[in-house]
Amino acid sequence: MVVDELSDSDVDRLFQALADGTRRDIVRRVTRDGYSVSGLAALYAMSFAAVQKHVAVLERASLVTKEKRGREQIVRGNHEGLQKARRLLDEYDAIWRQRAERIADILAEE
Amino acid sequence: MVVDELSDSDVDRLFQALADGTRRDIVRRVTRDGYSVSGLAALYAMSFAAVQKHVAVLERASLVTKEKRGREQIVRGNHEGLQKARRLLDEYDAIWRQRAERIADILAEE
DNA sequence: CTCATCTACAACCATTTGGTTGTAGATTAC
DNA sequence: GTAATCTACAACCAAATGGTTGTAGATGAG
Repeated sequence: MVVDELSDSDVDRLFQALADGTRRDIVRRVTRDGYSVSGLAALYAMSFAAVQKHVAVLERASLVTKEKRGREQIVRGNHEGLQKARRLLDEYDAIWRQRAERIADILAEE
Repeated sequence: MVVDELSDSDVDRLFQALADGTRRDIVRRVTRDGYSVSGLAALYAMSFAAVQKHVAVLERASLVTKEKRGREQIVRGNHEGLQKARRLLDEYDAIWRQRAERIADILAEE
């Protein structure tokens, strides 16, 4: 059961989204507690629109979800997105371990 | 013993480097086997200089190392860089688990 | 109803990014 | 020594990125 198909550009979006300090900070905050977009905007020395864009980038990367709450939009961390990123890095680690094994085998056979 | 101090821009570089399919492919390949820069360049439908730039991005992100071998430069995967990326994502996961715990506590106390 | 607040989005701008071609310096092959 | 190969790097270009201001539509408060 493959529920985990990430296209190449999905992965691009994921890591791209994580490649900015403000966005990483937003992820940390909204994982602990939900924030409205303007609640977030109040935290950073940049315009509301800039923060809004950052949230949009995180949302497209599935690192965050938005939920309408009256006239506000509550931003929350999305664990799925994070898990996907972690599993991707685990794959690279697996390649590394395969390599280490292969080397160990070569050393063992002589 | 903190050996793991990553500046904010180090983290930017790490995730930025991973946010490109060609670069991720290079990481996979050079983790299995060392490749010269021109050996890598032969694999992709782009110029040598373009691949060279990708390798440079990966090197600055500590995801890859280069070792001079005659007139060639052998590119190899750097496990440290990968581990740092993985640990970073683990931190976000830890925040998530703290939140889950907190919620469980709140539910338990009533 | 009216006003303030929250959000979305367009238009614009400077910088970065991912690609190109071209030039030049080392090293190896003949 | 000369020619071929490998690498580095500069200059250039189009597109994406991270920021801005401004406008407009919903929703809540008085």
